[in-house]
Order: sequence, then structure tokens, then C-alpha cells
Amino acid sequence: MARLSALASPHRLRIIAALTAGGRNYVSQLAREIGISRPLLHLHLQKLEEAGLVTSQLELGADGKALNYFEVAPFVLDLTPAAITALVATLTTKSET
Amino acid sequence: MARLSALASPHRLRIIAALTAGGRNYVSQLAREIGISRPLLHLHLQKLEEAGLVTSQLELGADGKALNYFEVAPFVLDLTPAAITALVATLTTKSET
DNA sequence: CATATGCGTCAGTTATTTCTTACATATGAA
DNA sequence: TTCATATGTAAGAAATAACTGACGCATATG
Repeated sequence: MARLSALASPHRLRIIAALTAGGRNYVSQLAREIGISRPLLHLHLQKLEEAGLVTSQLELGADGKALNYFEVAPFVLDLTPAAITALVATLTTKSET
Repeated sequence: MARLSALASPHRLRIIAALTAGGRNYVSQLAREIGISRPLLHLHLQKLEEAGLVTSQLELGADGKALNYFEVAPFVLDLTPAAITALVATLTTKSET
């Protein structure tokens, strides 16, 4: 569920695409490349990270500035009627998405 | 995009699961089985149909009542970083999801 | 010190979805 | 005709999600 709703957003899809095509990147830089505000990007990255679709790693740049690098986590979601049915059976009993 | 956001809802996932497990069903009956109001179900079915995840067919029951049957459309969405990247490339140019 | 870059977060607004209630139509049966 | 079933939809409330702008804090440079 968290994964599905995380992917139901144009911005977040674009973020994943950018990180996939361009490799890992830090927040401010990524915000400039994608063309959205840093707070907004932060919000979306947060959701993606909660969903386990991206990971972050805080590093110190050559100049000593703190850079928070994000990269996509490898994931495979196959959505079919059967898969969804199985997933829902799980949810009803009690669980995650 | 329409497909992804259509699937980012517990209710809609349950609707798909119900139609997959129980086969085609008409609106009022399905609403009773799932336990949500008919207008609400109607709303969700609408989104699912717009996304092409379900199809509907109006029929006349044995008693002459109009019954709108819904069934799941076979679909396969595989969501991976690469697939999303390809999809976003499409969107940027101009297209659907 | 002032400026520029990086980080995060909170407060408040705006937009979008979701849901309920109520209305309107149609058919068959009592 | 009245009741029960089916359909759809529109209006407004409630709940989420999305977004902006302004903070505060840290480090390096001019």
C-alpha cells in the first residue's frame, strides 16, 4: 500500500526516473535538476524512503558541507489481478502493503 | 498514471480482489458484499474503469431489472526503476500512464 | 562579518480525494 | 398505488495530500 501510493504521483515518478538515469544525487542538486522546491522534494523523498523505494546516506562533501545522497532501491512490483487478490487477503488478516 | 493512482486505494484494491475471486458482479450486490455504500462504490468503480482495470456491461436480469455488471480486465503492471524511467520519458514528451 | 551552499522542519494555505446524504428514474410484485 | 429492487448523479462535508514561505543551524569563502 505504501509503495503503491508512493508511486501514484508524477513528481515521485520523476524523482525515481532522475535517480535511476542520473545515479545517486543529493537533495538540493536534485531539486534544481527536477525543478521543484527543496522542501517539496524533501517531502516526496520522505515518502519514497518510507516506502522503501529509495535510500539515503548522509555524506560530507570535499568542502565539508553535509550532503544527503539519495539513490533508488532495486524493487519489482508486479501488479496483476491475482497479485492484488493475494495482497488483499493479507491485508484483511492484518498487514502491510 | 491513472492506473497507478487507481490502485493506490485500499477500497479499490479490495474491489479488484472481490471481482477477481468472486467473478463478475453488479454494483448493488458488490456494495453489500464489500460493505460500502453504493454511491461510494460507484465512485471507485468509475475510477477503476477509467483506468481500464475493470469493465462494465449493462444487462437485464431475469426480472427485467437493469444490472450493471463489472469484471476485472486482465492487466499486468510491472513497476521497476527502469520501467518507471521509461514511462517518465514518455510522460515528459507527452502521454498517458 | 556578509554571502553562498548545504541540511531539516514547521505553519499555513491550497488543492484533491474521499465519503455521505439526498434526489431522480425505472421495473416488478404485492 | 406502494414497496422493494436496480440504476445514476449532484451537493456539500470531511479528511488527505500537496505545496509555499519562513525559519533555524552548520560550514566554507570573499
